[in-house]
Amino acid sequence: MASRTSQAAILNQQQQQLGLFENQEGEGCNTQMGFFHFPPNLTFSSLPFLGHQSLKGGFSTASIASDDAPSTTTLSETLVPRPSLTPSPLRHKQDHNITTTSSEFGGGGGGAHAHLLSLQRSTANLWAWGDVSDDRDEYCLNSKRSSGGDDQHHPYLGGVSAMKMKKMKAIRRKVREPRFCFKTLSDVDVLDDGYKWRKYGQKVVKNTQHPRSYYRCTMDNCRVKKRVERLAEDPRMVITTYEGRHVHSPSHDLEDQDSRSPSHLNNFFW
DNA sequence: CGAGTTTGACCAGCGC
DNA sequence: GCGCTGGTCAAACTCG
Repeated sequence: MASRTSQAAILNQQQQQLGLFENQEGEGCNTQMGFFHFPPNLTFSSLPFLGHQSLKGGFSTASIASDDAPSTTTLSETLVPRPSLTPSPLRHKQDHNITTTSSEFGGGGGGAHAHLLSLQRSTANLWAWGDVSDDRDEYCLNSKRSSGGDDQHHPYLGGVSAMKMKKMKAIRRKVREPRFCFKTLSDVDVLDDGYKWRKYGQKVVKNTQHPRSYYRCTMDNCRVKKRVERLAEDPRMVITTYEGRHVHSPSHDLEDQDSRSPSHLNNFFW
């Protein structure tokens, strides 16, 4: 039986490997900009936000993405280092218009087949974007330099112009929790991810026939939120967006974690 | 009766 | 400035 401490240490190590949830204050680019460096031997189940809890709900396909990823990021763009990025030809009409690309995650043991999401940067993400460090601001705002005239879009942000970036920079910085979203093929809207959630709102968003639900972690002092909605183009797909980082371990993991698989991957929390 | 859900109101950001 | 939209609040309601 692995101790809680060692599990946390393993998790931290893996999060570092993955570049996940680092630099919540925007010190560094990886998280906010969605540049995750997946180790070559990464299996899909080792993603911190997709522990076994979330995989037991009977859905067959899971997908991941950073909600803070560049608006038109493709899989290859997400996985390669910054200097290699090129403007994506993809276009998004509005928030949460999603494109998918396919790739194989993981080499050994039959890596999971994943669909990486690419989400248009939302208003909330603009806030997060405003949280970036000076270096990143410099990099973002200097895109015009390398890409040409004023009308050129930032290579990361797709449709966001340099002028808009300046405006965004002028906006008072507001701390925003790191966000991740992933897509699952599921009949049920709310996936069992091991945490206890309380619904605090529901909203019908524009151009969608399915309402978006808002949940908050019920644990005291834990401010993690998640949004659940169905993909307009394919209602079978559930889009789950997590915002924030849990300050505790999964609720019902505490009850039966020792009776399950000894794998350290079974006890992720974030 | 407490915990969780529903739902209309409210607010802030953004585009025009 | 105004309208639209997404996100949140909170009172009412439901359920176990």
